[in-house]
Amino acid sequence: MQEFYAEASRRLAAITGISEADILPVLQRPPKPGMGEIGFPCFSLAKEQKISPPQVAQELAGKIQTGAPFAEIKQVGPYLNFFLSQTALAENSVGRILPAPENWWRSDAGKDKTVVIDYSSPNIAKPLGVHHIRSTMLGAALCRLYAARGWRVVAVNHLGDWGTNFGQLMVSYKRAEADNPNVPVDIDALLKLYVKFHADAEHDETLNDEARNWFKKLEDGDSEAVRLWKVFVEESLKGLKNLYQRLNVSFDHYTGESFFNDKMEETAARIAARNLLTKSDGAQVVDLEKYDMPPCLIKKSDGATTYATRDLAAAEYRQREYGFAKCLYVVANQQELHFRQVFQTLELMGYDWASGCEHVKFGMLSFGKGVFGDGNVTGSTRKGNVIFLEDVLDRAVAQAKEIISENARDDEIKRDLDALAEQVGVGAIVFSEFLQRRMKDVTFTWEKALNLHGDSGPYLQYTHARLSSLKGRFGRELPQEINYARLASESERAVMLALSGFSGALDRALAENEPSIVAEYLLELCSVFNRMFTDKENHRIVSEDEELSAARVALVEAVRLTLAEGLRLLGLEAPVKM
RNA sequence: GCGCCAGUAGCUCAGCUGGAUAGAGCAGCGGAUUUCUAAUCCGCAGGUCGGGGGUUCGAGCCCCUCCUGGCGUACCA
Repeated sequence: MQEFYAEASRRLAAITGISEADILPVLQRPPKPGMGEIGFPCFSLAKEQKISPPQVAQELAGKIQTGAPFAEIKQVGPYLNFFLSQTALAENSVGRILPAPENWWRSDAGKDKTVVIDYSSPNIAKPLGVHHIRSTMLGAALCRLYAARGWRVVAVNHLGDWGTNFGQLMVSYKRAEADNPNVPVDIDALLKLYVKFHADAEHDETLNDEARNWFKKLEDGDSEAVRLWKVFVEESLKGLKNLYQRLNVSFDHYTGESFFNDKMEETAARIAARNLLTKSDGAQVVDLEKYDMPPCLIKKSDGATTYATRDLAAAEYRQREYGFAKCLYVVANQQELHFRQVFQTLELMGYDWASGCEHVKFGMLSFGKGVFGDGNVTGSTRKGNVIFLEDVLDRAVAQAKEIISENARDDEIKRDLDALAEQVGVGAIVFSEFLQRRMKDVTFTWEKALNLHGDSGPYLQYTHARLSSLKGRFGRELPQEINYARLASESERAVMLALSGFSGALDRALAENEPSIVAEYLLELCSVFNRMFTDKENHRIVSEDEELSAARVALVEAVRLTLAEGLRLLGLEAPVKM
C-alpha cells in the first residue's frame, strides 16, 4: 500500500507545487468502500485559492496524470480520491503473499537492535491467577511482534522468587512436617501451605515474626532455609512452565529477584559514587524533588535494599549483558511511579541508555458480579479471592469440547477432540486479553471468558478452519499464472484491501506496544472474508470456471496465511478443522 | 491535596494521530442452511462521544476548566 501512497504524492506534487514530503502525510484512507483507496483533502488549497474544496478537487482531477496503478482518480466531495485498479490491488496483496508464505510480512526495521522484554514476572510459590494473563500474553505477543520486525528479542521472566512470603511458606512447612515428615511440596501443596499460614496467622501473631525470622535465615545463607527455598522455587517453576507451555509462552532467562541479591551493593555504591545518595529519616535515597517525584529509596533505615535497588541493578545487568536499545517492562500501571523513579535515577547515574527503558503498563483486572458475590472485587490469594488461570483454561477447554463434539462433522474431528478443544478453549482465553487496549481496566466474568462467539478467538480459528478446507476442495496446486482481473467484485476488493493492511497493522502495534491492534485487524479481515464467503450465489470459491476458481483459491490462501500468522503472533493456534 | 490512567449505543469496546454520514461484538427483535463449515452471514432498533468553554475551514481526537471512576503518593514488591 505504501508505494501507492508514494505514487499518489508524486502525481499530486507535479500539479500542485506542493512537495511530495508534504503531501504524503495528509493522504488518508476514505471511510467507506466504493470511495477509493487513497484520498487527498482539498481544504487548505481551497483556502489559499479562495474557491470551494470540491472545486479544487475537480480542477485537480482534470490535471492529474492518470493510468496504472490507478483505475480512476476523481473528485469525491471535498476530496480527490484515487481508485486502485483491481489488478494492482490483487498483485499488491495476494500476488505478494503467495510467493513468500513464510516471510512476506517480515521487515528488518529492528535489524542489529536488541529489545529486552520483561514480562509475566509472577511471585512464585503460589499458582498464577487469571490476572497474570495480562502481562504474560501482552509480553509474549510483543516478543513475537518485535521478532517479526527483525529485532533480537531477549525474553526475561523477572520472577518474584525472594521475600518474606518464602519465610511464611517455611513456617507453614515446618509446622506440617511436625505432624507428618513427608510433606508434599508440589505447586498445589505449596498453595495450601500458603493459605494455611495466613489462616493460622490470623489468631497467632507470633507466626509472622517466625516467618520474618526464617526469611532472615535465608538471607544469611542458613543451609536448611536455603535448601527449602530451592525446593519451593523448583516445584513452583515446574507448575509455572507447564502453564506457560499451554499458553505458547517461553523465556530466554528466568533471572528472578534472587539473581540480583549479590549485585545490589555494587549498584548502591555506584549511586553513592555519583553523589546521588542523601540520608533521609535514616534511609538512603536519591532525591527526585526536582522531577516532582518522591525520593527513590535505595536503602531502608535498617540498611536493607529495596525493590528499586533491585530494578536498578537489573537494568544495569541487562544493559551490560545484552546491550539493549530498548528495555520494556510489561507491568501493571500501579507501578508507574516506581518505574518513573527508577528510570529517572538511571538517567541521573549518567546512563544514556536509560531513555530506552519503557514501562509498558496495563490496567487492572477485577472480578465482576457473580464471580465472588455480587460486587466488583480485586483478587487476594490470602482471602481465597482468586481465580486460578489454570482453572479458567480448563473450564474454557471443557466448554470448547462440548461445542466441538456437538458440531463435529467428521470422525477426524472426533479423533482429535482433546487437542482441538485445548487449542480453541485456550485460544478463547488468550484472545480475550487482546480484545481491548492494554490500558483499559478489565472486569473478569465467566460469561466473557467463555464466550466463543462474535469477536473472539474461536471466531478467528473457525474462519481459519473454513479457509483451510477450501484448498482441499480445490484439490490441486495453484497454477503459476493467475488472472487476478477475475477478482472483480466489491467483496473481493474489500478482502484484498484488508490483506494489504496487515503489515501496517503490525507496524502500528509495534509503535504503540499494543498487540490488540493486531487482534482488531484480524477480526476485520475475518469479517470481510466471511461476508464474501457467505454470499454463496456470487462468490462460490470452487466452481467449473477454472480460471475464476484459481483466482479465488489464491485469494483464500492469502487470507489463510495472513490469519495464521496473525494468530501465531498473538499466541493462538490455527486449527485446520473444527 | 498532588500525579497517572480511563469516561463513546443498555453492556464490553474500536475509532489508524484534526477530516467525508461516529463503527463492531454482546444483549433485544426479524431473517438466511437440498449445494465449498450457521462457532457464520444479512436486516431492524439503539448516540446531547461525561459537562462547559476555547482553537480551527473542520474536534470523539488539540488547549483550559469542572464532574465521575480506578490506581499511585519513600522504609510491601
